[in-house]
Amino acid sequence: MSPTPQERRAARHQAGPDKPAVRRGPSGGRKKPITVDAIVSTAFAIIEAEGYEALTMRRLAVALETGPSSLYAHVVNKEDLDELLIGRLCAEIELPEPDPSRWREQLVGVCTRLRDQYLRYPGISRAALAAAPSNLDTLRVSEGLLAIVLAGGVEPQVAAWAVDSLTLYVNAHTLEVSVANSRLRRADDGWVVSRDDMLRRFAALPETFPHTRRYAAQLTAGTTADRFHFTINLMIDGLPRTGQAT
Amino acid sequence: MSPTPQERRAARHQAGPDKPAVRRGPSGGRKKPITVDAIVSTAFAIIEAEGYEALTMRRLAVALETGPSSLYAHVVNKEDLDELLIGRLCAEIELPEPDPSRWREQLVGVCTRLRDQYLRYPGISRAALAAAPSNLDTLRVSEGLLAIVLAGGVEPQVAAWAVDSLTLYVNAHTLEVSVANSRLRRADDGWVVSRDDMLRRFAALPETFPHTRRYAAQLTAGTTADRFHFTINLMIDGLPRTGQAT
DNA sequence: TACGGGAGTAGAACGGTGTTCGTTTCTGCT
DNA sequence: AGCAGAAACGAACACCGTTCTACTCCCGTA
Repeated sequence: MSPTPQERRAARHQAGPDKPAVRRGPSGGRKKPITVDAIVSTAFAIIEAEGYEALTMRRLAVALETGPSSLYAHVVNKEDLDELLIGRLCAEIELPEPDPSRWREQLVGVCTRLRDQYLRYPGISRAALAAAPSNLDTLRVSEGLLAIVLAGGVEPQVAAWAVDSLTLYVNAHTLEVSVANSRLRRADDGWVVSRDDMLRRFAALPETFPHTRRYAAQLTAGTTADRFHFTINLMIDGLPRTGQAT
Repeated sequence: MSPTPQERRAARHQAGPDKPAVRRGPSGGRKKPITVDAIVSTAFAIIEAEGYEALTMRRLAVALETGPSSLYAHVVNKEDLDELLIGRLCAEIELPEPDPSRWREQLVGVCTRLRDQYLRYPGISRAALAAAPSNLDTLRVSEGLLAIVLAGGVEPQVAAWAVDSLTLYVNAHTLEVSVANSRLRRADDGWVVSRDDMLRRFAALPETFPHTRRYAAQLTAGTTADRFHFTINLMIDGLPRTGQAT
């Protein structure tokens, strides 16, 4: 029996490398045979150019010069494709060797790399949030983060939960940024865009919003990167450490 | 000129109460006239019973015993409906009078109420994440949170960003829980369900995952509520305070 | 009192989505 | 050479959000 996409998907959550899948079928006539790798690559190209919203099975099929049904020989469904995407995305994250004296910056570094990868492919966080946490590639990143936090002298239980919280926040942050960017891109309505608009809007609020009016400057201050690092450091600084590291 | 849905939507981001919209048209023959309020109410009923994924314009129209097009006289589009939903959801959140001596528990309390509201309507966080932050009802909750944090003696700039981080985390957390629940509900594949399954799976990991294997117990420990309070407290405890409050 | 305009309702349809069915086409092996 | 079987594909299904257009009924005005 041949490896159906279903079996391949199940295997992706287990151990063991997947065999290179010998080529068969009428692919010799094609310029480029349809493989899972080719599907994922062109999917990434579409997302990078037009955003995750533009990634449909039909659009993907057109890019591969075939019909939509041809994809389902390699991919179970779109949810499976999403999983493949975030899998490859996580696979490209390089993890440092944990250094107890530099665990904070190492942690921030990995989170930042993760964020950059997510932002490079706008909207893909949506797929990441829906993905199962048992994927081997995502698990690899979690393992790396866990190693760093543990090296920092954080109690295992706290470290385990903290890693989850951090990754969840990175996902949510990138999703919010992507959504905001896409809303900004299609400036359909007279929507809020610039910081001045935001400030003026806050200032025009009724007196039921005293603090929002008073601190409008602070509420609208900072770039998304500033807010990202603020929150990441907020969570890291809150970690109680039993160990010796700085 | 009459208030079209577009105007009503724009007004929702400004000040001033909306007029009760006198009834006209052939609605006298209907048992229940179609109003924005009725639409939102039945939408919530659908979400509560079948989840946000089941909320479609057609499904909503059927529940209201009408056609899909009839809804568009009261709602601009589905995005607008989403905004109305999270608006009402936030409107039902009661905010305490800030008490500097109890600001931590007040903060946790509001976040927990917010979480409970989100979880009551599974998947609605997806709409909340996409919603514009300038909605008056969501702004009201932010104002309340900001007041509490400021009362706790936190520097305005830190408080402003912290409120954003907290609300974003609540959204992300509830979305993750909802997704996990729905995946658990439709146990299609041999998917991970129980904690024992998770433990066994982690134990079966290759030696490339030493920490994940070693601390599988910690990684799978705790309920979602435990993890929620852990992260919320993590962020709150990280807040540097200049003031005098506890 | 008669009437016309307009708001509310609704059916049908358009373009799009993910997915499946049945068939065709080609390959590697016997 | 012939065949089993895998890959590719065109057409179709069910569903989505949304729009077009016609219709119905109320109300203010003449």
